[in-house]
Amino acid sequence: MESERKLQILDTAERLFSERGYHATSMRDLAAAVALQGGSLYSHINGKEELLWRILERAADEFHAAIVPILARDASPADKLRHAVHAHVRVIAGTLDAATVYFHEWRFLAEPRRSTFLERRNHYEQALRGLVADAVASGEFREVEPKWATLLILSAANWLYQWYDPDGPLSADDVADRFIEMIFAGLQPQAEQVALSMAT
Amino acid sequence: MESERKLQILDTAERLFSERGYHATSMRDLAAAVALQGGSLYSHINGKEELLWRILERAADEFHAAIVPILARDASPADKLRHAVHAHVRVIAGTLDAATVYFHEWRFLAEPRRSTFLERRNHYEQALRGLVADAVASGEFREVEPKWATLLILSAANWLYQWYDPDGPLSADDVADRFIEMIFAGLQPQAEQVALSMAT
DNA sequence: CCTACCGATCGGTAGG
DNA sequence: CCTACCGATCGGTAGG
Repeated sequence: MESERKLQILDTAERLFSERGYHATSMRDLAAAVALQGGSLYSHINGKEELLWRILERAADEFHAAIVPILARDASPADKLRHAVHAHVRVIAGTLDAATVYFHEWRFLAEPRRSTFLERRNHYEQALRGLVADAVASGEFREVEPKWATLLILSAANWLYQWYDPDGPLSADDVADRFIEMIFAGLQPQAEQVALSMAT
Repeated sequence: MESERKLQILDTAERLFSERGYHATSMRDLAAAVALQGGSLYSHINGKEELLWRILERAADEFHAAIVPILARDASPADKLRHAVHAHVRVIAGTLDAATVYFHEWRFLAEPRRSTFLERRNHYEQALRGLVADAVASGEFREVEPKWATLLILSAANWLYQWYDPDGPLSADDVADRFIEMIFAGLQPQAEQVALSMAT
């Protein structure tokens, strides 16, 4: 059971950690932002690092939940990958504060949480790499190294948190479309590139 | 005139800011790492934020110095871009601590330094975008939007600081080769893709 | 949920 | 470059 107050504190901490960074945000900054006295926070939470941990868990849950149904679909590997990358970008753009903390502030977790976080993130990336490897095996992609192709895709997608403006002209899907079009074009088998070019 | 001691302090701060973050590094951590007492730092430097500023200036200088001679070369836009991206990746991989601070910690600059930093970084990115636009204009690239193609390239390259291991099997140039090959393949005009495919 | 407090530590300075 | 110190602030707790 998560009380409303607890969620408000978590959401506010997420925003402050994203804007100012974990260490640059004091518990009194946070308390003031939810109209409490400093000490009163501790009747709702156990400590600062627990806040960070819960924010990171929540973000990891979002990424995971976004791609699981796609992995289970009955579709070609490249199609699944396309949808998974779309979903990944949508999570980043849709939860910018959480994504910023996710990519920026996890370093400040103490062990063993830090290791747990990294294992989970690694597991997620392996799922995407599996799709890339399958797309190569099925002939949808040319013979690229799945490791580097996956890293290219994730690098481009993850950098979003540094520049994406939800109030800008492009939706998250628009951005994802552009990136995926350019990256996937570079991964097509040569024959398919010709076929695509002739078809349009 | 930069004294040896000053440089040692700057280098050490760069490493600590990279490893722990700006706010999580105390001036006494830094002093201990250069075998001084806390207060003694201030006979060499003026304050903590000035350290951050000088580290960021140094990093910006490296990026700038790496591409200026390439921009001035007599070569095609796509060739210049290829070399510029290589140089960019080499700077990141060769100065990982500085790059981490450059991409991570600049947010903690106070104004007006923060704005100065962002203007300078923007100016650098415009230079690369110019090369992409020229490559489209010359027909070396297909009709992509220079803004998004440049962002794709920089996103992939900049993410390096998150994962690159200098002790790993791949040199910075190896990594750059792989990324550039995949990205550039997606930017070729269709006719050229066929030609490339036939030539090999 | 507040008041009042804890010891520790922060960046920085004075004086030598 | 050190010692000794400054006021401010840190995360967290006790008692109500």
